[in-house]
Amino acid sequence: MDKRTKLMLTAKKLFSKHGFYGTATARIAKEAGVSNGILFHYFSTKDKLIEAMYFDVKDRIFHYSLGQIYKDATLKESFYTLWLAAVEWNLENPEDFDFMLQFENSPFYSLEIEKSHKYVQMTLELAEQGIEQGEFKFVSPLILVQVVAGLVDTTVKFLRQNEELQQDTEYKNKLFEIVWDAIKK
Amino acid sequence: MDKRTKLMLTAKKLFSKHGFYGTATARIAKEAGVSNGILFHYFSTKDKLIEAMYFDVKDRIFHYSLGQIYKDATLKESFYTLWLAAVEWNLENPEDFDFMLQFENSPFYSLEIEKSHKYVQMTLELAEQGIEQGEFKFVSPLILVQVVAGLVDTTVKFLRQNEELQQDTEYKNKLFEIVWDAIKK
DNA sequence: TAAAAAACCGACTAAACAGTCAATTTGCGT
DNA sequence: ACGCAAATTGACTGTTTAGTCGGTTTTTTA
Repeated sequence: MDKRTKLMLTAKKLFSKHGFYGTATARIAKEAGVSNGILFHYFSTKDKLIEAMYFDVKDRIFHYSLGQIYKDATLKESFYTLWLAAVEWNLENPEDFDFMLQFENSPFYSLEIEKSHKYVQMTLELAEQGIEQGEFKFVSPLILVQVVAGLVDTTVKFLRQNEELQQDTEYKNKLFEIVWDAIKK
Repeated sequence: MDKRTKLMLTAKKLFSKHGFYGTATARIAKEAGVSNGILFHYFSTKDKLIEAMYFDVKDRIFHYSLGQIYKDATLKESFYTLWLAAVEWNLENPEDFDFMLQFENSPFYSLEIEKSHKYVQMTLELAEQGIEQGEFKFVSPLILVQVVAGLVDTTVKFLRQNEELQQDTEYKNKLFEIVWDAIKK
């Protein structure tokens, strides 16, 4: 594995456990088994490292979740697939999840950063489609996207505290009804 | 104003703008117009200061929001009042809101901390009531509470980006329908 | 009003920190 | 096998940090 990747993996582990500023760059390098200097060769500052990691994490979850949607699915099926994929991906990647939440709720984060992400547009289009078809509430598509994203986070946090429900498909279907009822007309 | 309060107000301002570790204790003291030493007289460590502030912020928003509920209100009315009060309080206290989100998504936070908060029980009881009356979805009362809390956050973030909607009562009613539909059977 | 306690000060310190840099190794095209 | 650029090292630095402490002022108590 190349050192850039090693650094990002180690940083993710440490950031998610100890927070951004609770984690020294020297410690990241040490635990990654590389020299101190190489970190700043790949990432000119600590903040740049954090931002690069955020884009990487977001890229992977969006790519995975949107990839799960199949053609000719109804809107409800598409949203179910999207929601479930995101929930399960986050459950399987708790460090990514914690890192993401920390970043998005820190002063690092801004709407500009979010909008610069190529996949955001695709989810917005799904929401617009639902509104046009009269299937979703007649509100801003942006709030619908944010509601679904927020409910993914809520669901993941809940299922983490209740591990026995993580394999319970029936219960997860009930949880999806929360999401669907929230956005449907 | 006593110096303890001055410190907490200044800390809140700085933490919400620059993050926990982007804010030095010396800077808090300086901008609060008090000595460096007095900060550690009231809060033995920086972490203790952060935790004390979190309890304070939570106390005030819960006290305010739960206080808005009137007797003999229907369950829907109660939830509407609670949701609206929380949304408006957060819009009027953006520093509190940012601080809270940062804390709750940082490694400082744990469920134990949350459960130690006296008001949490009251919201859980409201949820249980709704489930027993058959008006809410038959899921864990905890997830219902977390869904409502999460949707408060989502709504506040959305209304901050769309200031023109903040006074639009009709639009806010539509946003509440999202919350209500999410939890109702 | 005296003594005890609590609030308060700000200079100080030891540790930790992000980022630098001159020197060395590695890999790759020719 | 040569030359060059990119990767890599780790010791180093100037600054910043949380937290301490001896001493002073203010408030409370009896």
